[in-house]
Amino acid sequence: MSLGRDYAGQECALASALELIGERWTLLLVRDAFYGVRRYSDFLAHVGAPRAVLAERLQSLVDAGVFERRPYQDSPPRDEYVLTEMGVALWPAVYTLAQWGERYLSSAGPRRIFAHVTCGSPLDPLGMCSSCGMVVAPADVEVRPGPGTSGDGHGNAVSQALRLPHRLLQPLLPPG
Amino acid sequence: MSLGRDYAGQECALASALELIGERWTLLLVRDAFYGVRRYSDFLAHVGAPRAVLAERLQSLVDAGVFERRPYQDSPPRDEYVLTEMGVALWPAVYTLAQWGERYLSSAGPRRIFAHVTCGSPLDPLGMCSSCGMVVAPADVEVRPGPGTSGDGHGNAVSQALRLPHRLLQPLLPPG
DNA sequence: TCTCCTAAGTTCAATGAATGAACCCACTGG
DNA sequence: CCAGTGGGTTCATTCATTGAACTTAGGAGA
Repeated sequence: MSLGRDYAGQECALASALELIGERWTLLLVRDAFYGVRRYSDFLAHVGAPRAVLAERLQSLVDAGVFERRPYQDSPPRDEYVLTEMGVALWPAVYTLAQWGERYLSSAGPRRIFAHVTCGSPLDPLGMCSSCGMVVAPADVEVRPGPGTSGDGHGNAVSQALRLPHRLLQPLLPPG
Repeated sequence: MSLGRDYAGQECALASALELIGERWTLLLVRDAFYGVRRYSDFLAHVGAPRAVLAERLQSLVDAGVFERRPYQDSPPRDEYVLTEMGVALWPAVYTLAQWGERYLSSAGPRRIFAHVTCGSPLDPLGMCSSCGMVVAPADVEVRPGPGTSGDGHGNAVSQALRLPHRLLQPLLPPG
């Protein structure tokens, strides 16, 4: 508490938010959760954080109510980490920040394309459907790789699964 | 480069963005810049980062093109840090993240209220004017303290000036 | 001229967090 | 019985952050 962890006396909602999700790796975990990643080993493979940091961040996010930890099989007992409503509400922040990165930091065109799944139209930089004109909930968004994808990222199975077009929040792997 | 600074091989716009503005204190500097803070000593007084970190972060942001450093007086020579177009484009990300913090982490009501300056209506959680229905540029947004403001924050002049209603991006102090 | 003041930094020892490799443990399929 | 898998923990090393002290450069007042 005393050093490096909080933004004391800021009286600011942004500072509160950053105390929770502003630490290194944390927002990448949230991003992957939108992409359908749910298991420790999959986060480990795709995000690339050290194991100790990953465990500590997931625990913090569960404690804060951003993730829920729940069993997905009994034997052997295994848990998965799923975004809560509070976590899903981070979508506009995650999306607009990613779009800023695409716009100002990506030289080879967009790396991922987000579209409204019911009409197929791409989302605008604020996350609204460019033809419906409405805000699109993350569950109705489809991601697919864009022209900026060079194809030589991590070679593991999780990264490959993430390169296939799919809906946000849908689990990467079929249950079991 | 090797440790702790980059997110190697992520091939992701969000990771690129976080390499730039995801370090501790950085997004609070951007927030203060929207609020009209421009000078080293004012950032120091309001953000509360150590001097060395503040200098290093401002330099990084200038190098990246988020801030522009420019003189505001000749004698003695003094510079100020102002958001570029690239920096102003962070507004949706900053705003939506702050709104998420207000919604889920602020118990005593909103700490700051944002309104469309031309019609007086408050902004919705995505930054659109609730009566015009249009996206509002930060230069057309007015901030004022909300009911969640406890009043006992930092006692310095910068914090007090920031508690007065004012337009975003307008300098805190009159030039000179 | 001498001295104090302000803005904007730099330097540095101490502290705390991140890293990655190795280890651990419960369970399970062969 | 034994190797493999998922989900961690432990630990020495490296790196970043902190806060206090110091620096630099130009005014402003006496």
